[in-house]
Amino acid sequence: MKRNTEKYHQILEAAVKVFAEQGFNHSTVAQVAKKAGVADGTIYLYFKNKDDILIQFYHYKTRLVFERFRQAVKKGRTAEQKLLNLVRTHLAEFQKDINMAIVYQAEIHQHRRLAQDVIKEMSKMYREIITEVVEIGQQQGHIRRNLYVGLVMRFIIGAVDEVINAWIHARGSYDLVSMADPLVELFISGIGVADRQ
Amino acid sequence: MKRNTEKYHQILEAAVKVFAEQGFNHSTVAQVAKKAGVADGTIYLYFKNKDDILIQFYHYKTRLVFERFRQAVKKGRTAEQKLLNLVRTHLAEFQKDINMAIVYQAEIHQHRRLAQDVIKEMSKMYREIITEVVEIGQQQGHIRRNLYVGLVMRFIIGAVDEVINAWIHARGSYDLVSMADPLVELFISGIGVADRQ
Amino acid sequence: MKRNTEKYHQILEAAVKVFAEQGFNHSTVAQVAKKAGVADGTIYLYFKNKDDILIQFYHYKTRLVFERFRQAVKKGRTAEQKLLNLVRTHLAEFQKDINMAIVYQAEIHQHRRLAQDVIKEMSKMYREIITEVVEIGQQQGHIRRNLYVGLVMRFIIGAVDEVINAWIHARGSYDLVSMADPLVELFISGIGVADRQ
Amino acid sequence: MKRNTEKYHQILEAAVKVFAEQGFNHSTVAQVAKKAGVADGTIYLYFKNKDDILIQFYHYKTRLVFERFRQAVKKGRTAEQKLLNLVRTHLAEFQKDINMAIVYQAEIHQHRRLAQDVIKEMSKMYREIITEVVEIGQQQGHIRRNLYVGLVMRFIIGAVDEVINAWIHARGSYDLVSMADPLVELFISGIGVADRQ
DNA sequence: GATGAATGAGAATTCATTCAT
DNA sequence: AATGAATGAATTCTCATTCAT
Repeated sequence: MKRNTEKYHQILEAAVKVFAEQGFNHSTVAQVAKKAGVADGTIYLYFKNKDDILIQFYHYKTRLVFERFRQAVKKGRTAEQKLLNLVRTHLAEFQKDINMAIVYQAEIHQHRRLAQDVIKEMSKMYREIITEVVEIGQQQGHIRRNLYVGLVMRFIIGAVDEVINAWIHARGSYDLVSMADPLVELFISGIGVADRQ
Repeated sequence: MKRNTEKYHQILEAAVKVFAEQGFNHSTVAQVAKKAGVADGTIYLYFKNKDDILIQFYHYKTRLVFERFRQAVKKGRTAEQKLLNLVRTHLAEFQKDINMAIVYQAEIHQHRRLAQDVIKEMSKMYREIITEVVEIGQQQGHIRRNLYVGLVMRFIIGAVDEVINAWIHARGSYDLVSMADPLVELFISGIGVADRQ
Repeated sequence: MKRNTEKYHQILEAAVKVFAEQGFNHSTVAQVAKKAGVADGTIYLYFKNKDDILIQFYHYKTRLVFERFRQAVKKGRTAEQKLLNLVRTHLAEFQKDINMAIVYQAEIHQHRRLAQDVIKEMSKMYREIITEVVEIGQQQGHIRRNLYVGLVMRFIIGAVDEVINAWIHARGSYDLVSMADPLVELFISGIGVADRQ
Repeated sequence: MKRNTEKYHQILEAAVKVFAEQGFNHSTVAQVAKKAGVADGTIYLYFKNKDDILIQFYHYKTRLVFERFRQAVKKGRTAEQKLLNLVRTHLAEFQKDINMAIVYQAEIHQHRRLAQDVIKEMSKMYREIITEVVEIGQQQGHIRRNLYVGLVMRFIIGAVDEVINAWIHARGSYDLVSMADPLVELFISGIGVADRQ
């Protein structure tokens, strides 16, 4: 079960393409093998089973992406800048590779065990970042104090996910990253008028 | 292909339970039949095939739920009340039957064609409602004018969906509807301080 | 198991159409019932099972047709006229109803037990007729004496059947009966020159 | 979909036996697999589906047999000798393997598409050969000039087929090839007396 | 390590037949 | 007699996984 070899990544990339095209359930190991240019049996030298391909992909991608998220947040100074960097990076990472986006958003969610993991990990990381952003914002006087961070996190993840989903269903026909700024603006100001109270 | 008979609903209900427990892909028609107390073949008197069960469920539930959404919105006077009624009803409908919630949120999305439909229909209905709410709110002076309704819609749907997902993954262990008010408060005011600019 | 009622014949006719269109094996009892305008279950009041429909059709048709063959033969005076009448009638009967022809020629033959019967009955009747024709012809001095009637019978049945098959496969696009005279001419004179020896 | 491997022929042979015994429709893929000594799934490595087994068999056998027919005809000098060689070879080939004969004569004909093909190919080949035989015979002065080759072909194919069918239904209990000479004699001289005109 | 032929468990679906109404 | 909903046995076909080479 060698990982991080060339063939391992070759299979992973092929798998993402195949899964994105046909959906995980309708993809066969043979199709992945063919796309990767290896024999069917070879898959099993690198992955425990078909599910494991999705799981590996998820962990690999998550690690990669989350690290970038953290760095993006670090670069922001104010809470708003941090949040903006986070959302921009999130959208940019998914815009980079629509197949990856499809598999991440759609295919992984059908996978019971994996979906749990995704939500947990995504939540965990987002919670960390959002917690930090909110705290800093509160210290800097830009973020309200009476917030339930758990809900804020859902609120942000949910909106970002949905924006990505809409973009996927539009087959990536517009610039996803350009949604970041207006979206963050909504997160911060809401849809109400500022002096509404 | 008789619909709206007693047996039709009997099978539909059994299917939702089975799909919620095991996931659509890991459920067999035989299991649904058994749970419904009918013979395997009987399923095919009411549904074209296994997929059709999910499709029928989706259309049936969507029609039902959307009508309730519309009525809830109608009852609100101000934009905020309308929005609140929408979100409360949405969460309440899903809280009522966690199996339905699971199938609706998770299983349907793995179905390529159906997922498209869900997103389209959900978007269409939400767009109608949100457009109305936003317009009324703008007339009443409670909602900002510089908003892109398409994005607002994603923002709201996304957040609500994610809140439901989180509740599902917590196995319905808390009161979902109680999330409605703080969520709407976030939609309207955002996380920023009101006089931030 | 009432036979010779109106509904019995109604079902038989519907069955022949359905079997001719789709083949016996790919036809369903439900299709026959629908075409006959009766309920599925009704079929079983008149026929033991699906096979029995084919069997009944065969016996019914055979009785009918063979009687006509015999009469046609009776009307001929010389052996040649008798043979001509037989072949003309045979081709005419099948030309009358191509669906019947299809079922008789193609569908019945796939039915092991029935095929046996068909061949036996057809042989028996043809043998009777051909024997008669040959004997009369020999008495009249028009038919050779050194003939093996069994083979002559095969020779004639085979050729007639094949001519019908060709016509069926051409979708009845030409006049089948016009084949009778040249065919009988071949039976009598063969393809060789008369004084060849 | 490897063809011409050992296993391919192994399955084909098993299939012919099973189909001959039980008929194509009443045979199951599992039975064929068992008889061939392979797993059910293995069938599908060599054949697209159950139908394809029959189709492959037909094409394989037809190619083989037709080649032999052509060679047999080539060896004859006079038209009569050519015809005799053709019929002898035809009967001999089918006598060699009664299972093959059964499947070829009976099972293939129930298969709509295949039946069409069989008749077309058989006709085409027979037409070629018979056309040649008739032309040569006419040049040599042994075959009449006023013949419609299409009908002569049907006449011969039909008779030969029927002779084979009768033999099959008699379970191969007599020598089929011995029918060739009297049959050809009938083709050439007919049943009439030579000086009848 | 790599292959890919072979496996066989598993599932969807069909449809002849029954039988309560 | 007629109906047609319900049955469930039967069968095809798929495909993840294994293992001899």
